[in-house]
Amino acid sequence: MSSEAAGLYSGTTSDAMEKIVTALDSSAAAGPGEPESAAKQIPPAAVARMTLYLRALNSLLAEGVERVSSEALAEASGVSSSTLRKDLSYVGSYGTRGVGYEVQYLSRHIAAALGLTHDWKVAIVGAGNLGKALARYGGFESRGFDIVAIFDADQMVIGSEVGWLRVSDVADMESVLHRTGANMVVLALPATVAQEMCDRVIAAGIRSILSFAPVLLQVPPYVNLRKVDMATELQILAYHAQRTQTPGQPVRRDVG
Amino acid sequence: MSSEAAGLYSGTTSDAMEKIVTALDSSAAAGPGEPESAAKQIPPAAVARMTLYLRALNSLLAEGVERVSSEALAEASGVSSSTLRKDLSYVGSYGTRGVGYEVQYLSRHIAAALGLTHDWKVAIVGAGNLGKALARYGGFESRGFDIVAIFDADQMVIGSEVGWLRVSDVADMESVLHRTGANMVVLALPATVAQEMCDRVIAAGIRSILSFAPVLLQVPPYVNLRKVDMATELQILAYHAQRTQTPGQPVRRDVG
DNA sequence: TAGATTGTTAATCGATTAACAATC
DNA sequence: TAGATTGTTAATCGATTAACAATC
Repeated sequence: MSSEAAGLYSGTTSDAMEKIVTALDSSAAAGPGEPESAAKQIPPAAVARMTLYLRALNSLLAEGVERVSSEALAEASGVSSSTLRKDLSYVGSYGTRGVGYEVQYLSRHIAAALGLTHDWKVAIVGAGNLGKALARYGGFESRGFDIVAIFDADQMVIGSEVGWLRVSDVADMESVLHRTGANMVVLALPATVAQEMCDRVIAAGIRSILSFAPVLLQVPPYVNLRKVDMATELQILAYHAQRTQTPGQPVRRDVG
Repeated sequence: MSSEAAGLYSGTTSDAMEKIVTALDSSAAAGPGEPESAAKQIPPAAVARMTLYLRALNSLLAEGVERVSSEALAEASGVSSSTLRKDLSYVGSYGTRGVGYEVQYLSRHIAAALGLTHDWKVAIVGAGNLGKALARYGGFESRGFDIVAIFDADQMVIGSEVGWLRVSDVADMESVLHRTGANMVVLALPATVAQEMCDRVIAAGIRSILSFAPVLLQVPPYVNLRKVDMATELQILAYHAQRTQTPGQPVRRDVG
């Protein structure tokens, strides 16, 4: 996260949620004096891996595969089968012992656990190179994220076409967010204006933000914020590269 | 992500490196029978945070601040002072008890630990929207990453200008990588061709790769691979959003 | 010397792995 | 029933936090 991966996630995990008790559940299994069952919370590292399982399952589905073992799915996702089974246990028991998992059935349950059963409406703030690239990126639509608006402050850019959309004036941001029903925002902005726009977006009612701005954003605890910083990724790579490559070493041509 | 927390880092950490012994160091401190000092390895989560410290320090430097305490630097980086001091202890003792850290001095030592004392030469494979956005992104140059080439397979795109560069034909990739001295590659490609290009880049001698392709890449253990997947980030965000927002709930207009 | 702050240790917390009983 | 594979437990491993001795 950070990893975080290295995750650099700084969102909220409501402790209050942990304490919600499902009174009906607790009667049978729990012995006297034992804590009662609480609303499950999936560990952050497991949530990140769920997206890998989902991607692998959807590939299998596209290939027409109907069943898969934890061993095979783990391999396709790049994790150990032990980790996979442990992760799946956080969302429920959707496999059959001695048999494996039904691909479509498991895929649906993971999607449900991640909150991907309905489409999310995403607005992009910033129509520079990155904002445009994101707006045109096909990977979002196919995974349940609809880009519903893109904003910029530059009069030369406002009104121009980006993919299926027209760039809106950031001055109208609040009304456009409201009209389009956006419930997530991607910040593709320079560091200098990121905090200001972040504040406005939150004031407009948005509670989930993905930021590409290379700056530490301050958000209230009830806002979910994730950050992606491409220069940071290269710096982390540099650290590992340094340990395996002699710093000045030029590219070696392999024979082959 | 990361930690990777949710870090999805799947690179290599050479165990052999751990065993390199600095014979001279060990005589004084280590008692008889104790293991001798080995080449330090910074934990992944700490490496990711180092980039935050570096960013914060460079901001302070720009403001003309000369000294900073662990408490203040931690706050500016969004971590606890305990974590900060622990992290810094992995790279050395660059503070003064009772006083704090000299900003420039600490910044230089962290940069050195991350392998950022020389510029890295980065080639981008794929001149689509994302590749172009990355090539024009100012954040790289300012942090010691020189973009030295950008490739595409589309004859309509080859030869066109992107930032300071001209798009090269991916057919000439090996010779251009060699000529420009590139030692890192960013893959900005569709999933379908990513593995193939990844293989070619590795065969050409590249050992450090940052991939934006939404697919699990297979690389040999001596290659450092990091992945950034923007749709994955939104999916993780969706999970947290689901826990705090009622799924279908529209944006609420706050009074203010 | 007294106050401040680092660097490090020990305790806590969480994540991963290995192993296996449950069960199809 | 025998073989296969899940779901879960316990053990290991690593990361974070709190506390404080060292020392400026």
